[in-house]
Amino acid sequence: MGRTPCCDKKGLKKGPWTPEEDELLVNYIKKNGGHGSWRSLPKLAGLLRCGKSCRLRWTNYLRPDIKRGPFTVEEEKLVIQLHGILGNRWAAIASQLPGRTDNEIKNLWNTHLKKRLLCMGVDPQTHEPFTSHCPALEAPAFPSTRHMTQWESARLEAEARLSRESSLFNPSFGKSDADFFLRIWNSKVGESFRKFNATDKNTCQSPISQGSSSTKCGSVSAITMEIVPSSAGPSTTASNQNEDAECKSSKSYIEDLMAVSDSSSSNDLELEDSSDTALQLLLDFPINNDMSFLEGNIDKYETCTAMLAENSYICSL
DNA sequence: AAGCATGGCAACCGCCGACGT
DNA sequence: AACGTCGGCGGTTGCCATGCT
Repeated sequence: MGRTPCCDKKGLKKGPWTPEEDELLVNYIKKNGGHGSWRSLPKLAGLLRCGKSCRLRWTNYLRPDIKRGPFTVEEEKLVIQLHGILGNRWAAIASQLPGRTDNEIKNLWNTHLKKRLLCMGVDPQTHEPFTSHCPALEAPAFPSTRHMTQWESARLEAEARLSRESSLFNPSFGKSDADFFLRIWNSKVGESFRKFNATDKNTCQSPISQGSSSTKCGSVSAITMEIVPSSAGPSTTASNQNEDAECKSSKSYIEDLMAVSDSSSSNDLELEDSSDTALQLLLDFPINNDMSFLEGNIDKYETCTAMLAENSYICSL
């Protein structure tokens, strides 16, 4: 029963690839117009490797469309945003960054972005602010975390909203919210969203808001966090004064979301309407919030690390 | 200059879903 | 239906380069 055994691992080479091996693999794939069966490839190409090793080498290193060089700020932002939605689904995240491999993104996350979020007082796994697990990163030292809690509430609401919308948008689509998000992300709707996010977020002129009956721009702007650098110290007077207004904004944001939900569920939705709604959801989606706070705090990383060391705080991850 | 610590990254390992027999 | 492989994926490891003492 079943197929014949994959490959006899005895005598197969492991470890780093030599230039000669790379050449053999590349030449074989070029010559045959593709890799074909990975299982039979090593033998046909004259390699003493298992098919799995060949596949990994090709997809992570030798593929001609691999983008070399450091990640741009935009790419890093995108990785953080997508990780917030998709979690550790590196392949799914990589599919949104042309030329980048899942391994590369995974390494980027584990070596850079995770630390950066930790420094920001954000749990890199849940993207939620830390609570009592890490005293050094609690609200007093990081006033921004209070804002982020409010922000997170709105985000969760929007995720729930997305989930509900998914069944209206495409009833046959029964996968996760994350998958639904990717579908929108890759659609023209998502394209519009990204363009708006990149160019028009400051002017509040979303392509759809201009034509729709009710704009969510106001609430989006209102809820946008003001990230205070950690060096600003414990909660400032200004942030206290703004707290009420921010809470109200959060409330109105959620009310807006619910209003959209009610209207959409009570009407007969045509595809175009759903697309508009989907775009609006993307515009409302809290990842739309400017991630520049990360840039602004990159420089704070070393300071933060020093502070943590100085206070002998140990964060349990 | 030597030894040690740290960070970055390529590669391996093990698991899982899809699919062939 | 059961078994086994393939291909893909995420987690982890180990090597190497660099910086620090």
